[in-house]
Parts: sequence; structure tokens; C-alpha cells
Amino acid sequence: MKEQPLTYISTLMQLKPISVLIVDDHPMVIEGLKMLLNDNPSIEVRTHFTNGKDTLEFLEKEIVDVILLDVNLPDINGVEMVKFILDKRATIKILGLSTYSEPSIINQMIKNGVKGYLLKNATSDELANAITQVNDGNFYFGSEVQKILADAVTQESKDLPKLTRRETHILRLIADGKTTNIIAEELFISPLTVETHRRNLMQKLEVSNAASLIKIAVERKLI
Amino acid sequence: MKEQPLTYISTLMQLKPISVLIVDDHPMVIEGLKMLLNDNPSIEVRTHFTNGKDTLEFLEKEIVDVILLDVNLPDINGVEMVKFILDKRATIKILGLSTYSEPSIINQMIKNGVKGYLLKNATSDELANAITQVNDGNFYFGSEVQKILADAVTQESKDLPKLTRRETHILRLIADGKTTNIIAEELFISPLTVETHRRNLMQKLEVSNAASLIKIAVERKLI
DNA sequence: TTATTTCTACTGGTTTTCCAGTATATTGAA
DNA sequence: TTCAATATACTGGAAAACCAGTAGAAATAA
Repeated sequence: MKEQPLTYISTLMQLKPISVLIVDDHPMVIEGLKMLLNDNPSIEVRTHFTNGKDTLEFLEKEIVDVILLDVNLPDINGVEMVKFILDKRATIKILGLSTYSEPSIINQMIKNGVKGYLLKNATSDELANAITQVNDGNFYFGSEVQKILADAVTQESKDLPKLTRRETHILRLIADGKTTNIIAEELFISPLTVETHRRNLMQKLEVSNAASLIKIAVERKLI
Repeated sequence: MKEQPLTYISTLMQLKPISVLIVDDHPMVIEGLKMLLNDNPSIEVRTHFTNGKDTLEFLEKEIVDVILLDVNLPDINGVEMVKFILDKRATIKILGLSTYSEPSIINQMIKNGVKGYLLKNATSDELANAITQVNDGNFYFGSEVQKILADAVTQESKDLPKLTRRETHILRLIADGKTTNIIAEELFISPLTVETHRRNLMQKLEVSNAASLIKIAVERKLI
């Protein structure tokens, strides 16, 4: 392949469209994706699946160039799926796909090896562009996704304080609306100790009251 | 119209397909819906919009039989949209549409007058069926939605306290970690008033401290 | 094993929230 | 317009949270 003259390769690419596999549990999204890719002769939707299991089975025997992979599948979560797929077929380019943009998930997906990430409000152009880019070995992240990632590095990289097991536990109890005394009783420790943990939690998470403590905890899915 | 003999009406209905308006901010969902409805000669997708504003402008001048309305629009929230639409055109049947099934939102939508509710993983058949049903004046709720609603009546029907606008606002500020005094300053009211609101919030939501207040608020997506 | 982290606990004092009433002006709906 | 709901504001007292230190015991990592 590497030996082929460039002209030959480009001809080949025109003859052989990029084969795409769609994995999403929403029929209307699948149909929409097919529709949006319909006009584009250089992209061919090979087939689609609505769950992870069928997808992996298919990939046992067959191969495609690019997979459009929804993050929220009914059986296997997207982050795991990326690993499974790449274990089987390391050369497949995976494009993550989801409705909302959750930095932590996007980050994990990237860590696991997706080549791009799209939101479901992507336009037909973005979609085709993304597929072409990742098929060519490049990365593709929509502008919205990039912004999210940019926010994430500035915000989350510095304050990802590791909570101790005890702290996490107590944080959860606080979120349940339990008072310091109740928590102390439940854990058979002094209320003063609970207060110390509480203080440390607030210090670590850089807040000054229980309300924001819980909000942050919820946001970061710590509870 | 009311005077026409039945035979005439039924003939008319076959000649005139149900005109449908799609409102969703995801192009791929719009295309998917169109595609899924393509084969069905008794349904005609009139046009689509990706936001609330354009939809309402369109409805100033034109009318359709059924609206497929996504709950999560970029500009106006779904629950409000239902009200706006029905204020303008009371006879339009609205079918709610969303990815996930949030009981509280579905409940509110129904209260505001939607005739049905679909999840985005609906099949082509369900979709056509839903549109036909609501157009005929019936209600349509997918099996999953029904299950959710069934769970909801037992659980949430009793505790759906309506917060006033002010209360919602203050709840949000509390969640931001702001103290009573800060909130009072921001709103140019007495801290004592803020405290009263705070107390009322806790009473309404049946909790006894700010932490659980925020947790509930987050859970119910009040903030 | 040793060093570090984590968990535990205390003192003493300040601030904020929580609770239970009461009450008036304003707004919105019938 | 009238009535109910909402937003505003207060008193006074109890409970809880917050702040700043200190420090020993236990668990964990090097």
C-alpha cells in the first residue's frame, strides 16, 4: 500500500467509499444519520445496530472503516464499548456520538481511543467532515466539544481533589440531609470528627457551605 | 365542517394526509423522523424547525394537525412551548418527544396539554401509530412512558410542590453556595425575607437543611 | 520498617441556618 | 372588585455549621 503512487491511492479512495457502521439505539437517529450521509458518494453506511452485543458480534467477522458510536447504549456503556471494539479491531476509527456533552465522559472516551466526538445536533457537513477526517487518520472534535474540553482542562485539571474513602462516605451522608450528629451516630465516631471531615471536604472542594458542597458533589458525580 | 356527513369526512381524511410539524434541534433526528414517516402516505411532514421562536412565528400564520415537539429546545423549554402553542392554536395535537424519560417533565407536559409522549427510541410503527392516534383525538403514550407514569403516580404525585418564581430563583442562588445575606443583597431584599423563603422551600420540599434541599433540587432538575 | 496519609478527637469561639410565630403590601385570578 | 396567593419583613431563641488550631492513633505506601 505504502508503495503505491499517490494518484493511485486517491483514485482508489474515490472508488471505495468509506464504510461506516452506525451504533445507536434510536431508530430515528439511525435513519437521520443515513439520510444525512445519503448524498455523499464517498461515504457508505454499511449497516447499523441498536446495541453493543450485536455490534461486537458483527465485528468478529466483518470490518468497517469508521464506527459512529452512541455513548448511551442499552446494554454496554459507550466507554467500555470503545475498549471492546479496539481490542478486536484496532484500526477502526471510532467517532463518539451523544446528545449532551459531558466532559468527564468525553475525556474517558478519548483516553480509550476514540478519534472524534460529535454532538447529535451536528449538521450534515460536520458529520461528513468528521467521518472523512477520522478515516484519514486525523482527530475530529466539533467546535462545541472543543469548547467543553477547553473548559474542562482549565477547570477540572487543577481541582480534582482526591477525596479519601471516609470523606466520600461522609459527603454522601451529608447529601442525604443528615446532620453532623446523626452522621456521627451512624459511624460510631465523635461529631467533632465529622465536623473535621466536613471542614476538610469544604476546603478541598473550595466551597464555604453545605449547599455548594452538595452541588459540586452532584456535578462531579461523586455521590 | 360539523355539518358534513360522516362519509364525506372520512373520504376527506384519506385524501388529506395528516400534516405534521417537527420541532427538534438535532438535524439527524429531524431527518430520521422524516425518513421514518416517508413510507406512510397518510402522514405528511409539512416542515421542521430547530428552535421554539421560529416555530411560534410559523404558527402565527399557518397551521398543522400534529406537532412533534422535542422537550429540549435551545431557546424555549418544552413545557413552556406547549403552553405557547396551545394559546395560539388550541386544536393542534402536540406529541412530546425526548431522549430520556423524566417523570416530572412528562407530567408537566401532560398537564399543559400534550396529547402524547414518545421516547426517541420509538420505532417507525410506534411513531406512525402515535401520530394517527393523537390526530384522531386520542391520547398516545408509549409503553415505556406509561410505565414511568405509573411509577410516578405512586411516588411523585404527592410531592410535586409548586414553587413560586421567587422561591425557584432563591433556590438556585442557594445552590450556587450563596449565603442568605449575599442573596438578600443581590435581590435588594431583607435577609430575613430570604430566610423566610428558605424556610418555606424546606417545608415544601420536606427537608430540614440546605444540603438535602440542593440534592432534591438537582434531582428534580429545578435548578 | 519507616514515612506519610488518613482518621480520629478536642478546645473555644463566630457565623449562619433553622424554627415558630406574626404581619403587611403587592400581585393575580375569579 | 374582591379574595387568595405571593413576597416582603420582623422577633427571638435553638441548633447547626463554620473557623482555626492542635494532636495522637491507625492504616497505608515507600
